[in-house]
Amino acid sequence: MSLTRDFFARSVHEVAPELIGATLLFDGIGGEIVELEAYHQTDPAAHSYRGLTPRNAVMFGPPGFAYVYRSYGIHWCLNFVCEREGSASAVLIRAIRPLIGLKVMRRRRGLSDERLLCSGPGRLCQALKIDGSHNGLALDAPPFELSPRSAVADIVVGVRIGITKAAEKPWRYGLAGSPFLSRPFGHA
DNA sequence: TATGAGATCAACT
DNA sequence: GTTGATCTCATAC
Repeated sequence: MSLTRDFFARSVHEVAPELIGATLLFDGIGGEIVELEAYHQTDPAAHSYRGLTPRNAVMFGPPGFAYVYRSYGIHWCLNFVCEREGSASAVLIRAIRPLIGLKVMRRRRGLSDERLLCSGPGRLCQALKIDGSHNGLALDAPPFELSPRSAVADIVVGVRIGITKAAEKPWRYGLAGSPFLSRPFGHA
């Protein structure tokens, strides 16, 4: 059982909270998604806001694909494209709870602290070894493997991180109380 | 604990 | 030339 393209062919704001608690594996390595953020084309903070460019082209394509981009020149960030073709919306995967391939992830990251392996978009991609060459890959086929969460998740909502435009929008979602969040959520 | 620089690339002004 | 959906390491309180 895995998440299909239909799952992603809905509003990002519907899809995003449902992905909390889902399992993300890349090349057999990964864990449970505990934090992500939603970006919509009408959102000034979204890469797609100003229209199509070679970098963000995947966001303008069909849902259910991976959009990977380079951040601040050195980090890679993983997004899942949502909604229908042309709407250019996506969720940024910000943190997962490492479950499978701990040894490999520790080696790639050069760290022993489990909580720091995947808590942040750049860290996550380093641990899973995701980079620009994976931009545009389908999410319902190897090396990706996505499974829906098995139980109801306790979700917290907050404002997004590291942006200056539309910074007040409460489009950051997280698993309540998880020690693997890139940063804690406020309350309210 | 807290701020600051550096890494380094694509898009924008 | 500057900025950004970032992280790490160094230096300063």
